[in-house]
Amino acid sequence: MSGSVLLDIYDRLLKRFGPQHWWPGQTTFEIIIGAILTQNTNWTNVEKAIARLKKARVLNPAALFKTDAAELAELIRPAGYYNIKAARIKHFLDWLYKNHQGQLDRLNNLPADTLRQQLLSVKGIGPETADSICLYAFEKPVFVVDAYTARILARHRLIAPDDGYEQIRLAFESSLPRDVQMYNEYHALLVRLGKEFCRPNPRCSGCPLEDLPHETAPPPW
DNA sequence: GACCAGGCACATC
DNA sequence: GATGTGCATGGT
Repeated sequence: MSGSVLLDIYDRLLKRFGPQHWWPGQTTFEIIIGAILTQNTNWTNVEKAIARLKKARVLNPAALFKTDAAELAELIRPAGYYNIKAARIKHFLDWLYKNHQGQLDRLNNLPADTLRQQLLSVKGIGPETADSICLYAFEKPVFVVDAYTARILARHRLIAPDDGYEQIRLAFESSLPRDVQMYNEYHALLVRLGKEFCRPNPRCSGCPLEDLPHETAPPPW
């Protein structure tokens, strides 16, 4: 794919929606936990769960490491899938303490590729969650692909319908400058666009990409 | 009441 | 290797 079309789309989205100020979290650890909690989940539900963790004063590695899974599950209940997500957070913390003495700083010192591979080895952290942590928690130049990204690009025939996560990620990383701030903003803008116009049942009227070639057919994309 | 949400692991074919 | 399913709350 030529990079110019991806740059054109980025310019349109930024002009239309403005900066999105992602990630909506204050600390590295909060961003990591948010990345796990938001798996297939509306962000407003994640906010409720984060607020409960803060109120319980456990939104830090040492405190959560000591919190048992059942108690953690109850705290994050509003985010949905709470039993699974509690286990995933526990897997991450077990890994962090076993391999990095519980120090997030040590992760920050790893090269992006190494950090990504290590995160992917944690059960419950898949490609999107790993990349979100790399980009938004540790400011590594890794492009985050999510369901909206794939749907938007497929609808505009910029990727094949059966392209996988890695293919889509590399499409962005190979044709855009390796720029953390741009990757940050671009992904956030694609989510914004997706929420407003590119749900499974699209509402193309008024979409900033409406004049580009696109499918209007319903699912799968 | 139906649809949808900033995925992932696992079973089955 | 592709495809299907469970996980769950809460907003529109």
